[in-house]
Amino acid sequence: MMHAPPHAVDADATTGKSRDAANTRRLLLSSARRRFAQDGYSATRVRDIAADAGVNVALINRYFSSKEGLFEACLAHARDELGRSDGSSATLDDLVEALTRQVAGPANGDRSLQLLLLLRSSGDETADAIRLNTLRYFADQMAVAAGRSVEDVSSDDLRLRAQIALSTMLGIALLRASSTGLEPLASTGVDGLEGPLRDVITALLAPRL
Amino acid sequence: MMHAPPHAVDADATTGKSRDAANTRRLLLSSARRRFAQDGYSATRVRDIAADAGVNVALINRYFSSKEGLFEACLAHARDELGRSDGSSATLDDLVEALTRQVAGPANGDRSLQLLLLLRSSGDETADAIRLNTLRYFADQMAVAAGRSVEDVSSDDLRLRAQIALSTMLGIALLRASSTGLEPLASTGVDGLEGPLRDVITALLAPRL
Amino acid sequence: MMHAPPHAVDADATTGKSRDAANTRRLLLSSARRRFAQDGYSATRVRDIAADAGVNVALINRYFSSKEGLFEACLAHARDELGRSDGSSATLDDLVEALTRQVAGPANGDRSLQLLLLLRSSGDETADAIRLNTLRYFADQMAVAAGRSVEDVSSDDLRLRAQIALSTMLGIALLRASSTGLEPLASTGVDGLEGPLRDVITALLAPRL
Amino acid sequence: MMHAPPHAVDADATTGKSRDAANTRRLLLSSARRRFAQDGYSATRVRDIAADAGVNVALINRYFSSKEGLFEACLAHARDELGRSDGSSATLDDLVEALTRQVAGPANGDRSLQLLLLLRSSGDETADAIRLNTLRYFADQMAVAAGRSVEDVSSDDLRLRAQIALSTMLGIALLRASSTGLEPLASTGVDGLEGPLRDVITALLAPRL
DNA sequence: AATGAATGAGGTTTCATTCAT
DNA sequence: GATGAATGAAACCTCATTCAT
Repeated sequence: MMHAPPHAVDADATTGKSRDAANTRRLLLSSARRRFAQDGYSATRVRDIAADAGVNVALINRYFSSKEGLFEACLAHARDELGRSDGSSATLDDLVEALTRQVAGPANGDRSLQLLLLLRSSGDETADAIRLNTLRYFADQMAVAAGRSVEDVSSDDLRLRAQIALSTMLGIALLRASSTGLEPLASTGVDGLEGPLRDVITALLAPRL
Repeated sequence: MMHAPPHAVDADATTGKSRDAANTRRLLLSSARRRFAQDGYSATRVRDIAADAGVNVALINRYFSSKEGLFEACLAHARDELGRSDGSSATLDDLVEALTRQVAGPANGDRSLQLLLLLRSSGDETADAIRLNTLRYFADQMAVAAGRSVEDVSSDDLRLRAQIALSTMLGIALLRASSTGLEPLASTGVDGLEGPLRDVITALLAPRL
Repeated sequence: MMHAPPHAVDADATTGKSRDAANTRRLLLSSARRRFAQDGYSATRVRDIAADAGVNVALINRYFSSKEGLFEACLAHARDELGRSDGSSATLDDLVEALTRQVAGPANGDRSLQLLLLLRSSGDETADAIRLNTLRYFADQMAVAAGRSVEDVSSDDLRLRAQIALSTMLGIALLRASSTGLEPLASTGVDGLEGPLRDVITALLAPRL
Repeated sequence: MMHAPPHAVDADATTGKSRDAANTRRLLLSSARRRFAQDGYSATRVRDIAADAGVNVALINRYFSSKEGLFEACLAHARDELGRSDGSSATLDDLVEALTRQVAGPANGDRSLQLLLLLRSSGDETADAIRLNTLRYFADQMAVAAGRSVEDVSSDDLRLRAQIALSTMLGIALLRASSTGLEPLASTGVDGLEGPLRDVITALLAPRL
């Protein structure tokens, strides 16, 4: 890998998107996601986010306008990530496996944080709207992925059951979070969780005979 | 001169304006419980708690030393309330009914708040210890109330399953909270919730044949 | 000694001056003197004064109108005590002995506190006027007690020297105070102090040959 | 582009408005020293210190962590200044002249404040330790500067006498302070004070024949 | 007369944000 | 583009004082 060329500045000026700038944005988003997810919106200090990212605090306002803006960006990111992940699972077993990885999988460093983010509120309406939409969409997707037909999903009863399944996932993510650390739940891996989770998902979403 | 009539406390409690210290304490605890549960620790302002209770802000420090102290008192209260509620349920059906009321029951004004409180952290170690103990104890009690023997409970596998059941309860309480309001989950009553919840609890805690 | 008669309340009403009230006043003055002298005006909390005296805080306002009023009363008391003490000393040796007792004497519990009070300011003009008058008067009295004629005292040079002698006394009282505790000065008794003090007083106030 | 000229700091120091952190720190220290020395620790409001320095209040916490931290910094500064000043005086006359300037000298704006600071306590142990050490060290230095041998100084008797001499200095500084203003002491200049002070120092510290 | 509950002003500190460099 | 100094609003808390009992 080469060093950055001496003209880096000029190059950036031409492309319009500085590589450093984009990278800084990404670094900030990443630390913010973790902080917001683990500590909640108001307990998180922008200085800590910047320190985690190794950049100057003022850049948060430059790139995201405000703490609130950064939070919204995190939520939007989570929405996109979660929307992309599940489409493929066709059987109920696939779904269970995917969800289990979501809360306890390897490199869960970022996976379960996306879930936690959906539980954090800043009080701002725009942000809350994103949250609510994502939650609702994600629950519906779970029903679909469980093999239920699209018509089924539009029924309030199935919606309710899917949302309860989602509740289980979120509750688990929360109780596993560092500040809580409820044992044995907190340190159980994918293997230990998959069984009970299949029981729950099946009980809630499997088509009745 | 006669003593104050026995109903004096009740009378004061309704008017909300009194010089009864015990009553003031109770009013503060009540407003604090709601605020902390709904908004989280750091997003809650002591001024708002005092305003809700209709008393002066300084009384929070007088009776609870600090915002932290008030939070701890709320947590201790929740622990006591939750510890007292379940002992009686002997069958799995009884447990399901009790838990359903806990998250959606009539006069749930205070019931589900107790659950939410267990998810709020102030960062203080003492408070977090209370939280953790209560969560663990509450999960164990669920297993016992589900008809599992005490020996069973001491196994890590059953503990894990009980904690997952607890996760479901907590997740539901969170998604029903005002700031989230996920429909149809948010406005489904006891009748609608009892069925799905029975499925989950049974799947997790019922003795296998 | 007898118990208080059952009519104590009536008796108080007739005399107009309740024995308890006068006593309470005295208790408050005593604790206030110590606190104000040792910690200064603004670092002293009225609650601590009341606690030391074993009475309710509100009585400070009842008997002295305000914290400021209580402070003024302490100063007035100090002025009267200090004004009464010296008249008798006719020789320079008598003066030295009296002053030494003032800063380090037995039962100095209250003696040196009177001196310290003269160094504490509340920022209020009335109180500061009392302080200033007392300091000036006390310094003049030292010159008189040192055997200097009244005409001498009215000269600014002798006044200055007397005030410097007073400075020495006050400085010693301050450095001996509990919060400072400079050794060996803090724990030297009357015997150890008398010699050096005589040297200072003589050097400053003895008539020149 | 050239470096900032060497006088930049001085220029900023005079205008008082700059973005130079070191200068701001210095401005705060200077105003704090004056306020703490004249009014005492608890009567001093951080807002006033900041206003005197012409900077925002929050900078006190930025640069000194807390009001306490600022006070400690003032004390440390006083210790260093006082430790540096005396070494040169070899004769008793030199000492007297130095001390006189200390309490009444020209540009005494800052000199006598250092002395007063040593009498102010915040109740914090760290700060009190600095105070006590400085007082003790300063008294010992006076004895040395008076021409007494180092072995002499280690005797408790000489220590005591030096501390009494220090008491005189401190007492004078206090009585000259603005809030007291005892005349003629308060407005006597170097010329008027030098004589009496020489008498006191000589009487206390001159080697006996 | 005395108590303790209640109040409001004001103090220190934190924190997101803006401004120069 | 990036830095760190500076700002102002607002939060928690303390404390002297007043009010009912």
